[in-house]
Amino acid sequence: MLPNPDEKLDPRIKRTRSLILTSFESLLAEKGFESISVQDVTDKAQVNRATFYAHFPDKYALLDYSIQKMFMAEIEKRTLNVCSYSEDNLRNLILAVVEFLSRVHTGCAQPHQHFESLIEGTIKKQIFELLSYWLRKSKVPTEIPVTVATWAIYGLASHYSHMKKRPALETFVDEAYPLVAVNLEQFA
Amino acid sequence: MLPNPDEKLDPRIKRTRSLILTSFESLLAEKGFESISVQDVTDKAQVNRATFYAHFPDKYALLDYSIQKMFMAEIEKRTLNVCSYSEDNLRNLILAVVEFLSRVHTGCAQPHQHFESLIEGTIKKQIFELLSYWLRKSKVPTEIPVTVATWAIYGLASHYSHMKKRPALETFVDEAYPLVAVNLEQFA
DNA sequence: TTGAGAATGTTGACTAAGCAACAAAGGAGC
DNA sequence: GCTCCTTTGTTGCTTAGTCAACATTCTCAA
Repeated sequence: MLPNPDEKLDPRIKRTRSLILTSFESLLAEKGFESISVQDVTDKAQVNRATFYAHFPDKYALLDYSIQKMFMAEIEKRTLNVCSYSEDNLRNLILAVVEFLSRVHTGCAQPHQHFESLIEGTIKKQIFELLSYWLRKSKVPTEIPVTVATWAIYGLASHYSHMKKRPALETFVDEAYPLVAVNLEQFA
Repeated sequence: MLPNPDEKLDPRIKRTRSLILTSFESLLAEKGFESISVQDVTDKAQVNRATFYAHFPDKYALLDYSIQKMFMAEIEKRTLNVCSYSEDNLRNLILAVVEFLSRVHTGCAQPHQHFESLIEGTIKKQIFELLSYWLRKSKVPTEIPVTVATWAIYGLASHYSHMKKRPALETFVDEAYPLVAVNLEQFA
């Protein structure tokens, strides 16, 4: 997809960001996002508090960045970032989103509604960009169908991860993805 | 013993030193000391080569520093750094030196004679300081007996770790430590 | 309601780390 | 001998990180 943004940055920048990120993610596993202070993060990262603010405007920006990185890792693991639209890729994308959301819910000590709405936008933006990239060869604008598909995919994943009695993941996805595919296939 | 020197140093300094140290120790486990270049160390540590020279004159100084840290860890693990002379502590010290030397021999991909002579001085200096500390209450100078004991202890450890068919460690030490104790006990 | 303590951002002066370029010394091969 | 290449230290300039101090907002209990 897009070229990796971690090319030839100053090593100190890469190191500091990764220290902050690691610290944040481990804190997220042990307590709720709201109860994490910038001080907590920098203490554990062994980085000065002022340095944090040189990299992120506030802890919400850090959350964004963190979600972005984690989601992108999920996508890259399945090599969905270097391909084009196909039914199979779409199916895998939905699987990826579901698994990612589930992991966030179990891994982070806070499945609260507010938290989820914080990450929702970030994830949808990534899905939107990925789908646009998949349809980059299209002769006509894809904004509308990609928007529809993006929301549908996120909605499916969110729905699944909140279900009391979940069906098998494969079953669920097999049933759902054709409904999304029908809106996209004509642009591939 | 002496107050830890890692009190309130600039965090960047602590971080850099620890990165260099970790990198060096892992390289030492995979290849011989002589074949490790400063470049190798800084590459793995993700630190600039010039930064290395701001901390250490050369790789021999790094080896010293590394041996010092590792040996001190062995001593602190047994709390031998916060006590005074006793037969039992002496026995434990000998055990510590033997185990340390053995670990260096197995852990470092280079049991060469030259390498051992590089670390010998560093270790003996630590033993000397520790024994002096143990006898700090003595009314008379302890330099001579401590010197004798230091060399004897290191010699025993070196001998043991080079033996073809080693006796049980406990047996060996039980037999050996009285010979050292006899020179020290009168100063305790 | 108020007041004490904690968390947030921000600033400016200082210090460490990065970088590129250099001279010099060593090694391996021809 | 000679070259080519690697490693070693060193240097001056740039950039990132640290620190202490400050004003501001938040929170929560007295």
